[in-house]
Amino acid sequence: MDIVRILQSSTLFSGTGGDEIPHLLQCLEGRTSDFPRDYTIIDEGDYSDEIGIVLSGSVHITRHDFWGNRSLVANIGVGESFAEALACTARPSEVSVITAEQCTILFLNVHKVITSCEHGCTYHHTLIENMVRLLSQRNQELMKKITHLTKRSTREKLLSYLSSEAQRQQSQTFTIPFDRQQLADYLCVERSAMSSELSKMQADGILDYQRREFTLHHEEV
Amino acid sequence: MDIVRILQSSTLFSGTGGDEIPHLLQCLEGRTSDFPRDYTIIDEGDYSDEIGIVLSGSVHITRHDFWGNRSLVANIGVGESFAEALACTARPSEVSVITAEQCTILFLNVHKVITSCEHGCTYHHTLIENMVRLLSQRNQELMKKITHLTKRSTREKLLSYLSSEAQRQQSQTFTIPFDRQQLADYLCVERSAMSSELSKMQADGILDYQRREFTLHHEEV
DNA sequence: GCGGTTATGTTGTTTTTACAACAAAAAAGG
DNA sequence: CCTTTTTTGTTGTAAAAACAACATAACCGC
Repeated sequence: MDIVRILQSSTLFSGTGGDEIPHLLQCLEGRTSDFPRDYTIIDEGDYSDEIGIVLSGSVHITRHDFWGNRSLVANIGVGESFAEALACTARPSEVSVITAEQCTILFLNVHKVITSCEHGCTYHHTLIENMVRLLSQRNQELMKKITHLTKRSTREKLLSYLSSEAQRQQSQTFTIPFDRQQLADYLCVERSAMSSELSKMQADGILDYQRREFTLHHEEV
Repeated sequence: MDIVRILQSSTLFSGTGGDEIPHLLQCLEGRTSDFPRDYTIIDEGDYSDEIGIVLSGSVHITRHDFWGNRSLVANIGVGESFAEALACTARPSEVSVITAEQCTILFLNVHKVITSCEHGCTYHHTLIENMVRLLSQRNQELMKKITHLTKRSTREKLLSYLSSEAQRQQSQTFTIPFDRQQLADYLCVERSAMSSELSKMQADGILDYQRREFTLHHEEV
């Protein structure tokens, strides 16, 4: 695992020199941990002042309500980060962070990112600007998620999500990071109704799929 | 209108001295504009590198899809800001910003906020930290909005929204910033179904309401 | 106050979704 | 390879939401 390469492709460290990264990690009190599958890294109500960056594996951001209704807010893959907003606000977490598979996570002290450091790291100001961009991007992603949720029917939600995923992966054929139950939790619909809607959509020639691999045809609305 | 007092209570300027604000405004290329009701300040697809702060009135953040389905993402009141993420990402806007009533808006150049300035403004670093906090807060608000949307039934969505509003306004009795159609657009449900659900909830003794004024009773789930 | 306009509430019908139960297919683990 | 477990798909029924149409109430300009 090439940590430096992963970090250079991350939003937070973009524009920093590869040489500088080990020094920055030290300055930001970086530490890595390994977690097994289905491990709760952050629970609802927890406090944290560390941001997490996924070095291997992937994690899910989830919520649970009184009646055990689970909802999946987001999927975070390699090179992506989580808990930025949590670490910056000193408020209890609204969500849980749970590993979707075996993971290696890098934790960084957010306060060290935000405040200028006394060691005069060259790239410190770059980090702060990146932090602003990172939060802005996360913001727009949440907005996009809201776009899917505001769709009134299961079919529209599926099309909204799948077409945004096709766009993100720059291909009509793409793989989603969710199984059916997780996809239903993500779109806030009922799994079996969604399954049946998917097969109708396939019958209508809108798309093809096989497990996690989907192909959108051009007729989509 | 006491601009300095409004700004001091805003997240972006918190911790800055009142004396310094006029100087900062100049440094950030601040400009104010007045808008009539129902005026589109930012349209979907627009670019902007200015953040807006509401000095009087209020604005709505909205989206429209192909079939004219309107959805209301948020309401922004006096002292609150909008377009932070838009201004920070150089990407086209996912949403529109439309005045809900007659408004005065202060616009600030985001790049001047983020990059250190050559005039050596004392509070410049405070501003950058505030910007990070502001984006984090906006983030958590979007998360809260998602919480409402993930509720499966109209009744649950109403309770989720109304109880969060009661908490925010620190009172069992409170006024919402939406009329019925806007509330339906905000919660992504159908207006008349929502109206009828509200009257059922009133019959069940869960709440009382009269137009925009609601009272939640303690039995709420 | 009066007519026009908009906002809100009500009701019945159609459509969609949630739920439950189960069948089939795939994956996991010896 | 075979068994067990998990995932996915299917179907019928009950519940809920969307829709449409209308009644009533509040608001606005004159």
